[in-house]
This record gives sequence, C-alpha cells and structure tokens, in this order.
Amino acid sequence: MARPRTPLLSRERIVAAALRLIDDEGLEALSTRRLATELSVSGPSLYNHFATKDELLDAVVDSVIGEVDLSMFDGVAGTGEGEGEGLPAGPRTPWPEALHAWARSYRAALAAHPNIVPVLAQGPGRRPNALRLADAVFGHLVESGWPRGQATRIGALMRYFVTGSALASFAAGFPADAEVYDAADYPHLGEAHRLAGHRGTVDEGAFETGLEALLDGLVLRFERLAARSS
Amino acid sequence: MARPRTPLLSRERIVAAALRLIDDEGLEALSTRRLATELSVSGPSLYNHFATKDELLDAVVDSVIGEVDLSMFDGVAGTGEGEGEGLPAGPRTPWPEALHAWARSYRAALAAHPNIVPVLAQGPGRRPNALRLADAVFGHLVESGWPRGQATRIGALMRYFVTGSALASFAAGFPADAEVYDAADYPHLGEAHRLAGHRGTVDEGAFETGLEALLDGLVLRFERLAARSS
DNA sequence: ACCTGAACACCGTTCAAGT
DNA sequence: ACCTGAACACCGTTCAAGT
Repeated sequence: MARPRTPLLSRERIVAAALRLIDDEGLEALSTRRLATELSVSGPSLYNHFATKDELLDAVVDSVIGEVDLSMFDGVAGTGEGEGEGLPAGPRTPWPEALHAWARSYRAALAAHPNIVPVLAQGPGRRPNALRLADAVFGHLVESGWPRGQATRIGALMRYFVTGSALASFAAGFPADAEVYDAADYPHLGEAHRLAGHRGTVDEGAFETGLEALLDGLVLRFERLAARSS
Repeated sequence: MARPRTPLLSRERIVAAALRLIDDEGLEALSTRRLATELSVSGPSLYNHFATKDELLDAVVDSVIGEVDLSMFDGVAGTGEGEGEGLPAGPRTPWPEALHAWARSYRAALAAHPNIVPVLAQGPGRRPNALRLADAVFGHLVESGWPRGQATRIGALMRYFVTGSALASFAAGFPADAEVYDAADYPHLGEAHRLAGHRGTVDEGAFETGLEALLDGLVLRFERLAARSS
C-alpha cells in the first residue's frame, strides 16, 4: 500500500502496544516484528517513528514514570499565605509525609508494569519524566533542611526500595508445590508453598512495613542531625 | 571431531563462562552461540549439559547466591554452653546485628554481578542456594521472637532493598553531560552531572544509610511488639 | 513523509550423524 | 556419552522502491 493518506502509526500507539505486550508476555516477548504484527503493519514500519528498539523502550519507560504522582512535593516554605505567585501553592508538606505518599504512588506505578522495572531501574538517563521525578524529590528534601549529600542518598535508597519491591513479587517467587521444601534441607520453609496464594497481601504488607521502618529510621537520623547543629 | 576422550565442557565451565559474559557485556550478550564460541565449541554442544538456556541461567544465578554469607544465622538459643551437639554452635547472634551483616554480604555478592540481578530477583524458585538463604533468614527471625507473618515480611523487604540497591548504580544513572540538566526544567539538578564520577561512594553511602534506617525502624517495631505482649 | 518486501547477520533449539 | 553441521523459525536493522 505504501504511504497511506492518514498515518497508520504514531509514537503513542506504538508505545501503548509495546507496554501491553511487555505487561502480558514479558520483556523478551517484545520484538519489533511481533509488535508490528500486533499493530497490523510490517516490521520496518516502526523505524519511521523510532530510530532503534532501545529508543522505543525509553519512551515506554518514561510513560510509566509519568504516572507517578509528584504533587506532594509542591508548596512553599512558611505558612503558605501571601506569596503572591501565579499558581496557588500551599505550605510545604513535611518531608516524611511527602516521601510516604510519593513512595506509594511510585510503587503503584511500577508494580503495575513489573516486567519493565529492570529497564527503568537503570536511572533517569535523558528521560524527562524521570529527571522531573529526581528533581522534585531532591528539591523537597533540601528545602526541608536535609544537607545535599544526605538528600542524594535518600533519593537513592528510596529508589532502591521501591524498584526492588516492584521488580517481582516476593511471595510468588516461592513455588506453590509443597514437595520443593524438603524438611531436611529447609527446616523453616514448611509453609512456604502457601506464600504464592497470598501474594497480594504478603507483598503489600512487606512494602508498607519496610516503608514505615525506613521513614522512622530517617526521622531518627534527622533529629540527631538537628540536635548536633543547634 | 565428534566425542573427545575427555569431555570439552562441564556445567561448571559453562556457568563460569556465562557469568563472565553477562558481567562484561550484559544479559543480552549471553547467547548460546556466542557462549559456545567463547568455549571453543559449536552452539548445540551446550545442550548436552543444559536442557535450555533458562536452565543454564538458573545455574548461573544460583552460583551467585551461593556466595552470600549465611554464617551469622548459625548458633543456638541461650548462652551456647553445653548443647552437646556434634557441631560447635555458639550463641545466636542478635537479629539486628545478623541482618546487618547478612545484608552487606548479600549486597556485595549481587553488586558484583548487577546484570544478573533482574533474573535472581524473581525469587528462589527451585534453586537450592536461594532456598537455603530464605530458610536461614526466616528461621533466625522466628527463633529471635518475631511472629511468623512479620518474619516473612522482613525477609521480603530486605530482599527489596538489597536487590534494588544491586540492580543498578543510582549515581551512574545520571548522565555526566551537564547539558542534560536545563535549569528551567530541573532547578535542583545543577550538580547532578557530577554524580556519575562518585558512583562508588554515593551508592555505598545510600546503601548504608538505608540499611541502618531500616534496621532502626525494625528495632523500634520489635520493641513495640514486646511491650504489647507483656 | 510513511509504508512495503527483500536482504543481512544474528538468535534458540532439534535432529541425524559421527565416535 | 558428547560433540558436529544442517536446518527451522525466529530476531533487529538497512535499504531501495513505492506513493
């Protein structure tokens, strides 16, 4: 048919189809030829919209990061009265609260697409949504009184925890087959075959417990910091 | 040449060469044909030792997990005197200490091979070293007084944090090119191009900070638990 | 500008054949 | 038992050709 009057493809359509394929069948299932078939075009057609498969993958990753809520990092110092800015900006949310809300949204966005987490965990690269996220977190921590070096570390360790929790289900990693857990080899795993059946509650419970422990520990550290500098 | 008098390959040699290839050039670089070339044999030869590429990958993953130190989970209740066992088992290490030492060893083993972390993060499956690790951590926590449900969560959240920290360098995820960080778009990332140059210290600092915060938070939780049940 | 088929150098895996 | 070459159905990507 050659060139149609109205384009068959767009970057948006390609990205959406790629993400669907990755979600349904895994990263390995995403081939340019398979994706093209899904979109009812021939393989090379995709190269009119993306230079390489990696560039396409980058776009998919950034669309996922774009789902993360960053609004808890808005707001300015003080009580929020009389700043006279164009945009209504309330007072800044206390950092432990903001970090908590952000981490939950971050995790939810990633856990909806676990198969792409290994790609996204490589860092922001030049992807705008990922850079915006890093900027918002770091900025909020610094303006809340954390030294810059500590703020960097907190950005890093929060990403460690969130990507780790979204990468794969802990519970589902244990085979449901009770035969696997020979009591002679693994004396404490007698109930492990039940784990996979409760993957939702186990993984969410672990995430919440870890997040709260992490934030409690950071608050402790912040208090020690404040005590030293006074 | 057909069958040589002494076998050209062994599972051990194949696993070692595969890990080297993954470390040096990434998971995508590991193809059966490329690996075979590296070992000076033809592609199909590998199938005499592993049924599929996935089975080979499983063996590589378990060899990495086998490097994690679990000795801090040895030891028995009480003072360690007069148990009369065959093996000398000292008193049990307090759980926060044991978890700290284990997490560092776990992270070191994984961070030495970041490209394989996405595979290993899928859970133990039927891999013996991974199951042994899960058994040791869970057993130690339960015997230290944690309720079984909480012990499961702690095993999960520790894996989240460690795999997340080993999956990729936080610092190296930020391009060293200062042009990337336009002040209009990312007002707080003006120094982010320096990050990649300090990847070692940034990532290790973040890991240690996070690990200590996590353990502080868990100790707090454990104390609240003990207070409630008394 | 945007699609196509043909082509190139790759994949994982199977299988018959050799010793 | 353990290696080989040939073969099958796949890959990502390039390129000349079509409108």
